[in-house]
Amino acid sequence: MAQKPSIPKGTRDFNPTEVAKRNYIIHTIKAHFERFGFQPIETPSFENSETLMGKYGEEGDRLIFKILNSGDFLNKADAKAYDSKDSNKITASISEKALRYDLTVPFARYVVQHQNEIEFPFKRYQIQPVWRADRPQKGRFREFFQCDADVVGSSSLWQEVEFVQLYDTVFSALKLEGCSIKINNRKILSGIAEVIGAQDKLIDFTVALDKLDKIGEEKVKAEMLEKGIPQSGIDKLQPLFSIEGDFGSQIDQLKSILNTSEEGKKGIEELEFINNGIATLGLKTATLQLDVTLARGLNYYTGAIFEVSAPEGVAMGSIGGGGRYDDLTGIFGLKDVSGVGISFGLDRIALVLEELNLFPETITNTVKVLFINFGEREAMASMKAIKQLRERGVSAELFPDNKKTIKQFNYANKRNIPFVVLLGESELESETYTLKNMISGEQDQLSFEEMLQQLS
RNA sequence: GUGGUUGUAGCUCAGUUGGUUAGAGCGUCGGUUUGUGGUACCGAAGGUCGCCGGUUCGAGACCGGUCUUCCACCCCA
Repeated sequence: MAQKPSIPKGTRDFNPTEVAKRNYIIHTIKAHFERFGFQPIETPSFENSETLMGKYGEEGDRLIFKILNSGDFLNKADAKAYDSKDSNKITASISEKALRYDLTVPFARYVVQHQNEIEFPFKRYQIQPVWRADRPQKGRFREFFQCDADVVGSSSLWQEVEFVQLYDTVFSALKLEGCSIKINNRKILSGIAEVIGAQDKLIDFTVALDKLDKIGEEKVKAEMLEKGIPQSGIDKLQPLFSIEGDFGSQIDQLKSILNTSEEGKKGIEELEFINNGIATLGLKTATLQLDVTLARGLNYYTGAIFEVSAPEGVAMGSIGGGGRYDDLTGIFGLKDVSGVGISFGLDRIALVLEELNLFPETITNTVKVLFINFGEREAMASMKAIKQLRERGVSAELFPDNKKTIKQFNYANKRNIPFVVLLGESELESETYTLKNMISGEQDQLSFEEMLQQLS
């Protein structure tokens, strides 16, 4: 064999079993999305670069896969940027399209573009692959699926309550019990930044705070100091590092920190509303936890921020995330349309279910019955029976070649085909079918109707 | 993008301080006279040792580059 073919870094092939498992997750998510009233849309795998660039911050721009222009693109490239070998500057002149980086920004574009056809509030779901030029790790790929549900056109906090319910419902349906849905609020983060005099350093402040459980209090403080947050401000944060207790008592502690910030108080109100809703409605298997260090998607989230982590003991990054964005469509020219949404990370959920052995046994689709091939005359008779079985809803197939029986039986075994039919000379004479159960090893000589009954 | 790590048969892995024709298990294929498998016995095939270059009389092993894997940053699902 010559050079073995390969696929790009961070991409994967899926075999039939893997596809079956992924479909199981997708079908579960889809069923519940629809039960919650969301409708599907799909958008192109690539967008105009200007739709995506600048929407995810500097880091995001770096991770967007750019598509090279067709034709003689170098001839049309920015000569100055080309001569100076400035990769960043030349990109815009040689690439006008890019692979989508998530489903939220294309959705915002969709809403603005189709605003006159849409009935608001618009609840849409979207299950499609996205691409990121990231360095792969476990559970991190360059091509992966997101399953998003968003609502635009309503600023009601009932939506947030509903999304927490949706997370809980889907993970419970997948038997993935004990997930924690972490929640925070951008307004609280802004409020804290305001109180410590670091309004203009919100991102730096939250990025540092987000690392608290990873690198510890001292290193977080050091990073904040390094980013220019005054020591006096960091001192005011002290109660935050020791915040603990249940949702309610954490809220109380936040209230004392944020009592001078209007925005912070607003954030607390929102959290309380959501928590009260969930406390009354209840959750099946997940838990809702307040996590003031949670800082995600700050480039557009304005209210609630969600992140879901797998049950304790499973080493996997977040398996879902989301939040409220008051002005996402604003960047495409449509003001005052609030949106909120969540995402399920299909690939990571699949890894977690695999690790915890939570996929149902009966998930793989295989043909129900294989007819052994004994020669031309027998094959023709088999095909007639197979045709009738298929019409009656039974998946059936003929082994295409007249090979030794032992080979044909082996084939049935390897494909986990549960039944085999022997239709040979003697069966043809008596107009019967020998049906063998490959699991129990039992076999009977049956009429067509009897066989059909066994297989239905 | 930064630093580290990994790569030997389809799969899981051996392979001594550089030294003859690179091994095992499992799997695959063939046979044990084409009507009974998963679980018997016999046999066979399959490897440019990720790729390119270098050091050496000699490289799977040492050095450089590159690709890939996984990990830590960064960021994220």
